[in-house]
Amino acid sequence: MKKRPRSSEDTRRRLVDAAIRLMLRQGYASTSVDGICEESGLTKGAFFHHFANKEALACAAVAAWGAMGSGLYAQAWDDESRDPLERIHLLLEIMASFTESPDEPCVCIVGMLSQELSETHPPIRAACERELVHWNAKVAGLLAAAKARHGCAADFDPEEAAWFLNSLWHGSMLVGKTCSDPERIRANLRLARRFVDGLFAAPQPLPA
Amino acid sequence: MKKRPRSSEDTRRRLVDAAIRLMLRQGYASTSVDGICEESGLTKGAFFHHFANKEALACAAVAAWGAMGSGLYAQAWDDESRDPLERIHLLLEIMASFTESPDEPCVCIVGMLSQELSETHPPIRAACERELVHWNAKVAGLLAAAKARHGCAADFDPEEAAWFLNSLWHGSMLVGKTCSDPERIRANLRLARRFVDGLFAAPQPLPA
Amino acid sequence: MKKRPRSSEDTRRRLVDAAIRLMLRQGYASTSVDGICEESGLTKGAFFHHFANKEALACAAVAAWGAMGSGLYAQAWDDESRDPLERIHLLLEIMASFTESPDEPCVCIVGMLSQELSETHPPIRAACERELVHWNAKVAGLLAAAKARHGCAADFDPEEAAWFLNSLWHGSMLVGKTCSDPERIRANLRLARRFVDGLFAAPQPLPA
Amino acid sequence: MKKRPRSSEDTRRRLVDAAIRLMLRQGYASTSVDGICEESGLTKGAFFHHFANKEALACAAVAAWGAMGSGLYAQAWDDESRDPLERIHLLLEIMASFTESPDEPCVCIVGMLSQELSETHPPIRAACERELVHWNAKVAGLLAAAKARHGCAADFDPEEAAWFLNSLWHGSMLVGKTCSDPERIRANLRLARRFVDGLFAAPQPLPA
DNA sequence: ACGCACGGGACTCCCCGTTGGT
DNA sequence: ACCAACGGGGAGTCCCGTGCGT
Repeated sequence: MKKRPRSSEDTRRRLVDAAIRLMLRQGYASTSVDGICEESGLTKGAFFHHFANKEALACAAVAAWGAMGSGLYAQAWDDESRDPLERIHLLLEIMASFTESPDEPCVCIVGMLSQELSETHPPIRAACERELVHWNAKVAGLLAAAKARHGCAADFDPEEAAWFLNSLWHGSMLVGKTCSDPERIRANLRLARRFVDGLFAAPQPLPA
Repeated sequence: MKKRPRSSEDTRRRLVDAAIRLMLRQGYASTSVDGICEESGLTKGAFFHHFANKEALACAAVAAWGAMGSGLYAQAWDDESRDPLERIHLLLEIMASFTESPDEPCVCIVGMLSQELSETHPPIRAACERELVHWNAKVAGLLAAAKARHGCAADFDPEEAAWFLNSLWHGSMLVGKTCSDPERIRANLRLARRFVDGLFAAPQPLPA
Repeated sequence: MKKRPRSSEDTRRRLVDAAIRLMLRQGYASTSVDGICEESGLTKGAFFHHFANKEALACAAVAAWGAMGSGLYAQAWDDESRDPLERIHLLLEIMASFTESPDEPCVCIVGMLSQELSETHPPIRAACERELVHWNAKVAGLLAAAKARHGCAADFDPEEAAWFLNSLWHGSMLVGKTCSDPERIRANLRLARRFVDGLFAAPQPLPA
Repeated sequence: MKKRPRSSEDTRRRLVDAAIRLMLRQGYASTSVDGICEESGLTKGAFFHHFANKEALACAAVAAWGAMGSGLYAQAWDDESRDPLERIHLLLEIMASFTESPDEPCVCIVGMLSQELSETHPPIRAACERELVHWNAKVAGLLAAAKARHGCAADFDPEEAAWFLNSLWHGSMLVGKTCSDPERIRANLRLARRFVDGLFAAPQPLPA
């Protein structure tokens, strides 16, 4: 905190943030290192000091994105005092809230990068898989807890159901983006709620 | 049309096929025109004779992909003599069959390109949207027919339900690829069948 | 005149005209054969039927330009019934009239192509030289006749003086184009008249 | 600034010099960036580090050419201790001296580039115009001073007369190049001297 | 920790000219 | 006389990564 307050950590984060911003729009291949440096106000010297190459930055971006998501989902994921089914509902609402930003579409770096790079950049694919698996474990936990609490209509595997929601979520963002219509995401999430409620013995009524 | 004219149409198709093959693996930006020419055994002269630019080829590739899909789905979509709900089941089975190819993963050009390019290449985004909309209309038609025939458990909009399945399908391919596990796609499709059956008055039992 | 009125000669001319139009704007190297074909509504097949290559077309364009110029200058050059000095004045007025076209600048294919290609395309340079020499001989003839008729203030070589005017003319078009100001060409032509008049014993007064 | 930095400024200059050399011969469009890099012994990496594109380099080349010219004309332009008419004579002699180089023709980048690019590359046209205007202002200054000192035979506008000489100069180089005859330039300059002298009250006699 | 100059290698696009056929 | 399909070869641009220097 002397005279160089732009600590190493801060620089790293600025590069990651710039990369996320650009890659969400343009994808990985079309996002140049030069562009990231410009967007972040730094130079390539700084870039290659902090990251071995562009691929390493992308991995860091995926991890940072996951950490940020965990923060946003924390209420639903970690508040063990509430009914797990309610927490699933809350989760779906949080997801729906991501579609409300008027200026920029609802997109996810994990979907972007894994779609583009799964077969060519194994480290990035692995980073994306980690995030998917983490999200899935959290949701599977909620589903298992809800199953324990409420019983189920017909038996189901919480993990499989979580993958179902996970896939639906990423597919919804893809469709929402392709059709330039975030409402389609929200409609999907309403049907997802119906799907979830249908899993359990005493389904909740649909929201008005 | 004797021997010399490699018939233009044929050349076009070879370029499109090569592009699909490469872009499914590497995405759009990382697929070079040189690569497409090499893969198709043609030259850049031929390429730029048939397509104004790479973007135009991608649009053509998306359209060709849709046409091919329509062929594969034809049994489920167009055989009006059968029960619409059965045809939906058949549709899901056809989709599941795409995951069986041992060597190459189950992926879709529409998902690849729209994910990567929706915000930067409007013509490609539009081409992808057209395919999504077409698929959706077909499935929505089936759902509406099934609803008319079987009645529904709780009311639902066939179009919305179709978008739900559409999104799930593309998300499933994304997740299947990211986790290198096609089984995840099949599991999702089984749950999709359960979701569909739950929409109607007299749900079919789950397959063994 | 049967059913194919687009005779060979006509096609040639359309190609030459298109080439002139485009090269006046873009120069030689930036004018593509494809562009010429598009501009003329023909195809490359026609092009290479009539011309061995782009260079040959440029030579033809230079010659066509010269022929057109001779037509425009005819009054001043060939009407032997009038005073040669008057005919020089008329020549300068004809030249000035080229600057009046409101939409397109006053430019000359000979200047364009010889400037760009003199050192790299000998046949084109030679074609341009022919046109310059022809123009010069005509003007030198007028100057010699005027000298014979009016006597001269101080002796001068009509050929040299013609080259002076020739150079001034091409330089004026260059400057007029560079400064986007055709008035500069007209001002130069007024001074040229003054220069010419000063050569002879009884100088004409400047025009009002 | 010790040993490694080939000092950026030096590299820039080498690129500019190479560009001038090549463009004087081949024009702009036919001069490739690869060619410039080869001629200068640098790589395209260096090129695009220093210049945004070829156009920017051409602008820099025009400016550098102007600066070089100012140096060569300095004696005539800036030595205020001598008679302005003498300085004009000196100017014409300096210009004539440019034709003496045995190996390469007397050409000017400003004329080359503005001729070829005026209508398609506005920034280059503007750069050329700047140089023309600068040259003209200098010469107009000399003419005005001479007018003040010597009086004039018939009134004239120094600026217009300067444009006359300017145009004649560029046209002379064009003609000299087209006819492969530098003597024609020198002859024009002799007549230009006669023209200039004729403007003033007490004309100098022609040089032997 | 970071900045600048640079190397070398693509990438997209396009261009000139030919060939086989109408 | 004319045309469509194509070959082969760069054009300009830009990008990732390195190395020197502070």
